[in-house]
Amino acid sequence: MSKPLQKRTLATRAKLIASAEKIISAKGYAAMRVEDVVAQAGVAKGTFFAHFPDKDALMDLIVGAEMDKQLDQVAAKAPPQTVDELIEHIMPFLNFVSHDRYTFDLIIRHSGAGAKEEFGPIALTFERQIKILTTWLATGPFRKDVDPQVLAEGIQAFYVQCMAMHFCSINKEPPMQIRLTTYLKAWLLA
Amino acid sequence: MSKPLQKRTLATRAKLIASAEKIISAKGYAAMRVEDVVAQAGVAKGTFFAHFPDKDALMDLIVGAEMDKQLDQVAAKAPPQTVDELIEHIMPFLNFVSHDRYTFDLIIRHSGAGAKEEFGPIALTFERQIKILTTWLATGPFRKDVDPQVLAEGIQAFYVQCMAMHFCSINKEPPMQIRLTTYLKAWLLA
Amino acid sequence: MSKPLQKRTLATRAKLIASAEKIISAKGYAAMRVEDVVAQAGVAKGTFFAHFPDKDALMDLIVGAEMDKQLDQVAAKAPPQTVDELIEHIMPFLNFVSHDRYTFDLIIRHSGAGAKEEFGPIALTFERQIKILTTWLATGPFRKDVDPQVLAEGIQAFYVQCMAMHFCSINKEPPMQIRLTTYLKAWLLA
Amino acid sequence: MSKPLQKRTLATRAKLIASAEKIISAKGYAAMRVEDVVAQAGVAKGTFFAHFPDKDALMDLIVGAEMDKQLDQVAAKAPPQTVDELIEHIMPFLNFVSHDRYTFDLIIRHSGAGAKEEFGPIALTFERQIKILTTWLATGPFRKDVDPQVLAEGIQAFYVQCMAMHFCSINKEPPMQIRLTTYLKAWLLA
DNA sequence: TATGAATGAGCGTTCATTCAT
DNA sequence: TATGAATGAACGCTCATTCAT
Repeated sequence: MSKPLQKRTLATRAKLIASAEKIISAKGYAAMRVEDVVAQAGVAKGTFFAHFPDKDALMDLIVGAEMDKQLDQVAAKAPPQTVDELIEHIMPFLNFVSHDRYTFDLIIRHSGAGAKEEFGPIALTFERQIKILTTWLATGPFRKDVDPQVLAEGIQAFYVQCMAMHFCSINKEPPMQIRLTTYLKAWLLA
Repeated sequence: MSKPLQKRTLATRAKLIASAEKIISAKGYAAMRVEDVVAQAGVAKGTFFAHFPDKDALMDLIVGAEMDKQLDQVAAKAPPQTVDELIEHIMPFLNFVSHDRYTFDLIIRHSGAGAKEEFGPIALTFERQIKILTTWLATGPFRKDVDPQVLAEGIQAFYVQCMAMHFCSINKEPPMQIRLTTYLKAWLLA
Repeated sequence: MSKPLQKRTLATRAKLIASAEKIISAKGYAAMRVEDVVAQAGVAKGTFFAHFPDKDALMDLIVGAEMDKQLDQVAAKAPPQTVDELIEHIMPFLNFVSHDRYTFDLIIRHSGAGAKEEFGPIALTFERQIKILTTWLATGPFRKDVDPQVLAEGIQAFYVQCMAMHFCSINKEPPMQIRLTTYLKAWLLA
Repeated sequence: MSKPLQKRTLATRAKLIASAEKIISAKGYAAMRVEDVVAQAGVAKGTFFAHFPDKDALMDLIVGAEMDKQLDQVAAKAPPQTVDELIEHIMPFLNFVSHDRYTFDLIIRHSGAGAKEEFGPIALTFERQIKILTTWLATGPFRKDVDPQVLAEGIQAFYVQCMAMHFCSINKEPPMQIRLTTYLKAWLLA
């Protein structure tokens, strides 16, 4: 099938990812530069691009993995029976997504709104979000006059909006969770 | 106030804006370069940066003005009596906002979610959008169980989401208008 | 003859000088910018250039005044009877001249090596240095086979050299005073 | 050591230097602009700064090389037997150093009095000057009561002083060579 | 696969000085 | 005298990406 990946290849790739993660945890996502990653990994710049089509692909990978970890927590919870509970369930995930302006922008760009042909790791988590939410909405005490998937997509639209406002110095109030509660009660309980 | 702006200052500023607009209408937003603007305006580069903190500030101004012009059209329409009519009313505005990836990104960045302390012209149009929609929603045959401003903000969340998906090569279908209709019927008629 | 200077003129000039000195004592010579000086003085930029042909002229004035103050101390001392004593006498002056790379460069540029037609305050202190040294050399126990003025000019050449090396990270050793002693003993006692 | 420089690197570097030299010989040192150098060399601007930390570093290199060429001529001469002969020997070198205000300033700045940590090419020629002069002074009929290296450093101090005065509109007389003769006779024959 | 020099194209900066009012 | 907007002319930088070896 795809490729019989060799040991050295995988090792280099792993080294690059590990180096990037090390730099990110030290200096934050926005400060990750290819230059530093390859220096840390002890390989040449060109090697980076032999493993990843571009820098974004690596960021997509790393951030997507982290988002997936967060979604594992979300998926493990019992289906919520109220809007408040629903929000409670997803807040840790939302907090990760919005913990940092750079990450937020990156995630939005890869959320399905990307120019890319392929669905990357982040885009896949957005599908996964929809799936999880759809299941919850289909089985829980929420409005039934609308396709649960549409409802789920709406939740996404609302929390993206809330996160965007969260980054606006003038719109910090009310806090994200309160604002989201207002929206989702109107959206899910109509 | 800040400064009693003098005639020459205003003239130079106007020349810069006019030059930028001329270049934009000839080559598009993304192709506007500071170098060309000052050449066209016949002023020194230093003058540009005496008037605008950076290139983005001028883009904000010009795009914001254009959005305002579009909103003038929107505001002039009679309050819509159906969701379809509402969407019909705002489509020209949405089409401008999403006519171009560069512009869309710019607008999102300045929509209030910017890192800037000050509300710029684009951010102001986002407030104006809410005001117009709020009026419509308050007077039209839409759900009354929710604060009209919250409804208006929800519309914004939905159309931003739709526009973002519009730029995604994989999510081009269904077209923006259809998708938006689905969302807004569920949101406004509940 | 020159000009019947008016009160306001003098006041503005004094304000500018005082502002510059304030800024210099707060941030150092190198950090003095015309912009800040006029802001501090509460006048417009153009006013500065109505009082001083250029920024350098003000620096020349201020630094020259300080050098003159130092030379007053030097001139007050009894004529030295040894090279060591001579150096001892002039060290405070040399320390001022070399306390700062910017000042040193400025002084060298105005020391008579300037492109200017007029002798400014700094250049005048160089003449004064020569005069003081010449008197000392003519009356003290120093070589008599060479015109005392030439000896004095030589001293200047040597201490400029010593100061220059003082600013060189690699030539910091031996310290200025020791190096100068070596030179001057060879120069003055031959 | 630092890097095993590759052929292409060296070729590009050589191209940049050659281009700069071409421009300098056509328009003079002061007229050398980075923009023109890279255009002439057919490389990108970024490449320039990958090879030289700044424009000054390239000037240092080129001027230093020229000074070295001049010193080759000086070193090739037979040790002088008189002060006049000594001055005769070094005049071509001094003429190069002082042929141009821009170059003179540059050389002084790099003569070892620079803020830089590293000795650049120009600073190295200053060391070489001392070596050549020291040899001459040790073997020729010059005063023996002073370390020849100290004598050599003194010569440097004197000719720098003479060159500086040469650039002073008021101190053009007597000409550099005469003035230097006065100093050096007193310095070397005591 | 790996290398790393080269690319690119424009941005923002600098700030003493000028000049029309 | 005073004003302050405008000037100028190049510098240094950015840094993900490409490509010949």
